[in-house]
Amino acid sequence: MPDTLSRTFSALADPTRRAILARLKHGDASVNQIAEPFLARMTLPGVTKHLKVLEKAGLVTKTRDAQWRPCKLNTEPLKDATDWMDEYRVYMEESLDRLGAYLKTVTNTTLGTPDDRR
Amino acid sequence: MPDTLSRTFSALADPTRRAILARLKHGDASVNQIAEPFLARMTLPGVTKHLKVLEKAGLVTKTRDAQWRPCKLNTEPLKDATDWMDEYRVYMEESLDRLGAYLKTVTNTTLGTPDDRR
DNA sequence: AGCATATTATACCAATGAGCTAATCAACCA
DNA sequence: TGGTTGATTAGCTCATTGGTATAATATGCT
Repeated sequence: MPDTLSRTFSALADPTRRAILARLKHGDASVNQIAEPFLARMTLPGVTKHLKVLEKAGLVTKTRDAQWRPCKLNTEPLKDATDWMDEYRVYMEESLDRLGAYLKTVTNTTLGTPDDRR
Repeated sequence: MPDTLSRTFSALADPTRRAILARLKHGDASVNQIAEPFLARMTLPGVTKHLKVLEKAGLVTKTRDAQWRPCKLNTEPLKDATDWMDEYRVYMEESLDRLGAYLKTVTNTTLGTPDDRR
């Protein structure tokens, strides 16, 4: 039973699932419609499983329409993920590389001096 | 052998590994120093394994200093991850929820009419 | 009722991942 | 040289994951 953030990242850690999400950006789709591009590579139950992972992560919600289960993209969980990543944005900006280096000299790195480690 | 993005997300899909990255934001640290907060919960080899996952994902780089292996945060792989997420940012903004709904009515959702599904 | 379509469930298998203990390697120090 | 510290490797267990094939369920149509 992992935490929400882990479940989100875990759901995103698969190209098939990311492709499904990309597909859903362009509009809701039934399971068969979602599966169609993948059926050369995998079976329908395989896609259903991926969808279930996405559902459990809250990234996809299924509704009902007769025998169809239209799937909808839900970006709510992505917010937490981007929030987490935003904490690292400052370290990613190339223009801030020098600032990062500067900060490292100013704030003692906790590795400290060799003497600190004895 | 998954793609880079999958490996990145996969590496982030674990609270211990995310905590390690958070720790490294504040400066480089040796393996023991990184492991210290987790030793109540897991053993040193366990932490070493997590570090290896992060290393393989390119999120951490290890150097050598005598018998110590100072670890350094490397945010390079996070760029691709945030780039991927940015594609969904527009769907996350609450102020744009109505725009999203509007777009869905304008651009034919590929679910189409019942007739399309036969 | 009976058939067709859409989706899910079940049961299985192989591969992976996370954890452990014990052993090993590497570097320093006395 | 031998001991100590830091870190990794090896080998094991157990649970999870991703995939399959087949069977079951649900809905609509005639």
